[in-house]
Amino acid sequence: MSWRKEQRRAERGYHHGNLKEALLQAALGLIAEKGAAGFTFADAARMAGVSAAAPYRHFRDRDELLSSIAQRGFEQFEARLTAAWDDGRPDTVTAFERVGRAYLAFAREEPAFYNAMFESGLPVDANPALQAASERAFNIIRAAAERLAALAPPGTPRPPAMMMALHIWSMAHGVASLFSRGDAARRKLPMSPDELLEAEVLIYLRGLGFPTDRRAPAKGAEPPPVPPEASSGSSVPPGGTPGGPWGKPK
Amino acid sequence: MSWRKEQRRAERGYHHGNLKEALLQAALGLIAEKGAAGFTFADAARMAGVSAAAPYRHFRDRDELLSSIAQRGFEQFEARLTAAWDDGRPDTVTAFERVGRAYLAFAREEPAFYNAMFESGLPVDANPALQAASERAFNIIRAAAERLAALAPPGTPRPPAMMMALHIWSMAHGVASLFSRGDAARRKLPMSPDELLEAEVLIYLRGLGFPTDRRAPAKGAEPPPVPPEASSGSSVPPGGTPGGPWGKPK
DNA sequence: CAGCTCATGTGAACGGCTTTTACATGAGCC
DNA sequence: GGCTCATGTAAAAGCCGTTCACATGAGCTG
Repeated sequence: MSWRKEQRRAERGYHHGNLKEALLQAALGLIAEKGAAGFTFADAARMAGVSAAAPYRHFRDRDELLSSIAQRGFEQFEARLTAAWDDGRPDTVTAFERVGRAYLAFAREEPAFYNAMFESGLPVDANPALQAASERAFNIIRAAAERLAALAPPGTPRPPAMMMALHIWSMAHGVASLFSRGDAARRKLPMSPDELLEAEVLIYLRGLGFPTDRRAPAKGAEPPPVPPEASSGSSVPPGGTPGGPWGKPK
Repeated sequence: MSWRKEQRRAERGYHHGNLKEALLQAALGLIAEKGAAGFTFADAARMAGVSAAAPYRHFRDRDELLSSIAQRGFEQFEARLTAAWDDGRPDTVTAFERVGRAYLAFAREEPAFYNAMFESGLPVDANPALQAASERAFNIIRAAAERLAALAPPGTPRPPAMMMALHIWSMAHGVASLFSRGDAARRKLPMSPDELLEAEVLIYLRGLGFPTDRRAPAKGAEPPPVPPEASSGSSVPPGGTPGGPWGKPK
């Protein structure tokens, strides 16, 4: 169609042909490298081989570029959480923890997105599209929490799923912010961020009365797998799961 | 001594007399208002009634001003956590939760400090003094966790205090970051951030096997969210603490 | 009190960034 | 071939951070 120029040489031709995308990519690289604060509109333009004014044909201002990136970030985030959740397979608790790990993995592997989404100081709820995207991502956690809440052992009060979701989110976000990125990640920890979060979530779920020793429901649909041994009364038998949900601190 | 000029009129006289402090205060106000990213060295100078170059007599550059503020922030943070912990009085669990609330209160009441400390993108561990201050603040949580861990009921494996401290920190930080500040605070929640964190911590402690029914706060200082009828024995009796550590969602 | 000195503040200047404006280019369409 | 409009450019205004030579005056020294 119209890309021939661009395919021959990226910076040739008066018209770039794909500038918007090029700017987004450039910005992504710059943010990963220097943080959203250090990222410069002019730098992105330069990197795309275009004058400093050109980006204004595609973004109202610097903030809109940042918002676009955050938006994409939330979409990818949602996709990854969705994949991790995998509709609760093979069992709800396992899938739930996979979601937690996916949260950390995203923060670690997509620092630019994460930065734009959570650390750029963008007024998220000033932008409806952005807020909606953020909401959709959170809804994955919410849905998972809902499924988990439904598993509450008989006799145990069923916790509000919304509350659980907010709790889990705050744990994942706290661990990611404090230990899983940037300089703070260098803080010497007794365990990896992943292990830290996993233990945290397991202990929390135990506190809600959920059985947290993983078992393998080969193919059964979820509902039944309430443990066969839950007869002893307390769902948190003293000394059960010897060593607790945390591994031996190496 | 030398303040006479300054006392007569803040901006009179060739020499300000107290510029460093004035700049810190100005910056604090600006950061509270526009965030660390929006804060401008020149603006602070203007606000102090001084030329744009003057601040360089007191701070190597803009980042050093920011670091100074973060440093002070960590010190005040430590002081507030220390006061909240109050050496574990009247009982460890109560004091522990007071620390959690103090964390949120600090984030809410000192947005400028919080911003400089956690959201400014400062390379915390590039600055030894800053890192040390941050460490000291964390040590309050660590010490509290230590005391809590020592309370592990007999028969229960004693959790590593360091892990507990990191967990609690991540919860408090997650809640503060996501729900207790700025725009995100507007997200409609089923409960206040304080209640959210309190429930989260209580559930977590329950998951560790701790008894979490508060015992009598001397004289109604504490609104006991859990009615005093939970005494059946197991720390997590099935159906015990009816309603769980969370209040009824209003 | 005279005079010296040094910390502290000023003004001007440099380069960089953001954003706007008037103008240039050329891709797609008749 | 010629029009038109999206897309790019250059130039300029205004702001910032930072540096440098220079100004001021507070406090010491004699």
